[in-house]
Amino acid sequence: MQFKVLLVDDEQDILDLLKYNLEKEGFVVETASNGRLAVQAFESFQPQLILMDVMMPEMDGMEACREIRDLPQGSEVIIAFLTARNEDYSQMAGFESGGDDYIAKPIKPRILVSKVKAWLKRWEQKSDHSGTEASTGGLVIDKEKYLVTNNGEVFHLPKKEFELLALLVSAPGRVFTREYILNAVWGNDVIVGDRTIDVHIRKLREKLGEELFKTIKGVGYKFEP
Amino acid sequence: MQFKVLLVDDEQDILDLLKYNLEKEGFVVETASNGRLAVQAFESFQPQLILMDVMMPEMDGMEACREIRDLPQGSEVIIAFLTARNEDYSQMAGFESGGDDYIAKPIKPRILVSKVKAWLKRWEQKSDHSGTEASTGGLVIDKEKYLVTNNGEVFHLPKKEFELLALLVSAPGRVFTREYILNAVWGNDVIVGDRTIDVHIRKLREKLGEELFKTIKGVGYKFEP
DNA sequence: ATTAGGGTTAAGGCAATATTAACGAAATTG
DNA sequence: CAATTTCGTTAATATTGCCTTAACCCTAAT
Repeated sequence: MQFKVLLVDDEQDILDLLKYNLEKEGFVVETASNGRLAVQAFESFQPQLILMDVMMPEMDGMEACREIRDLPQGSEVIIAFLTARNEDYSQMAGFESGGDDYIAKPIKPRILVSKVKAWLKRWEQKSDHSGTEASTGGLVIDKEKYLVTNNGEVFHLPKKEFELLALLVSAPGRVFTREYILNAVWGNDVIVGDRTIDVHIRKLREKLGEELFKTIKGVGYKFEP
Repeated sequence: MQFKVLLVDDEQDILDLLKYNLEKEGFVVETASNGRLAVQAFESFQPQLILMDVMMPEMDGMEACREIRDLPQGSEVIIAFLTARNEDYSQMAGFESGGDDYIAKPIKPRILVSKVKAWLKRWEQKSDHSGTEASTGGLVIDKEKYLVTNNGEVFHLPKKEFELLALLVSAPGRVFTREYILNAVWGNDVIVGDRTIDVHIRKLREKLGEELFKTIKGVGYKFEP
């Protein structure tokens, strides 16, 4: 399978560097320098993965992300944001704009390549997708309506619980470290205690099933249907 | 955590200057004067960070970088190149050989120290996101899911056991000394008794098969499918 | 027989996680 | 805009399960 990656950033240097490294690995790469061009490029290029800077002229990454998600085929693509080290990820963390993941700048090519491979592998696995819904096992997550359906039973989860669930379910089986979870759901700058995660996990287990969320001691949590 | 830095340059003056400034900050520093010695020093010293000149006699920095990356543990270390300001080594050439970053000569000690601190901070964070899958024989190690599959049978191993296994499997057939294992799995500063390793080996043998882990008396252990 | 090096087992300590309740802040309601 | 409910977090306490060690065993070499 020939994988296509769309890079979006307003700095030409970064585009060149990333493009070079990804093409060396055999990926087909196209680039765009702002959000508006990214949407156009997405339509014609139809990539499996989009790597996009958050802050850009014309149209920022999150707005572009939303627009792409609204297009036909737009729910299939994996969208990952490039964020500055200390940038606040909490806005995106809700995946409100539809992003799947993020990678922190400065970007090291080796890390990038391995992450890209992981994302594309994930893309291969999620073959069934309809609209804004993501489903795994008997579990359906509707990001638009903030609703979760588990074997027919409908739940309305509070924001944090929902975001935590969405994160874990986005890659079933994958272990998310506590640090990663804090970054993704709460944001880099927010300081909350470790026990906070536990409590939210507790509530998810109560509502959706004790056995779905596995603890890996000293590491983190994972979702497993 | 005691951080170790390996300096590599053919000019003794530079080595002295950098060493002095880094040791003043509490880092453990070793030096090497060419690429070949750098590879050796890496194996015995196991630093978290390597600062390396690009141009050197015997073996240049980029070649040394590639060799180190091929060693077990070689993907964990952060490698930064020292480059002359006007040198034509594009950053990419360095990145291509597996370098993470670079710093331009002439080097100002204060800048250096702050950069080194930033790199080591990054090193602390990256260890949990590295690598995804490695497999040998009927054995598959999935670092992302913290799962080990042996001929179809799936195991969940505790952290230390998992790390020990991952280390041994990273170079099948290679003998790892007890000292090396302690450094790699427990860290350089943690003091644990020798029997601790035995016990963990015991558990691995119990779970995955007695014959997979071979004892080399007076030396250490190796994994062999 | 002695020693060195490793193997084995189980128990205790301890750090990581689970759980519950309670409080303040937001949001919702009357 | 008070009254009420819901949410997010923390504090306090309980519990879990991993790590380590101590104590003892085994084997091979001297």
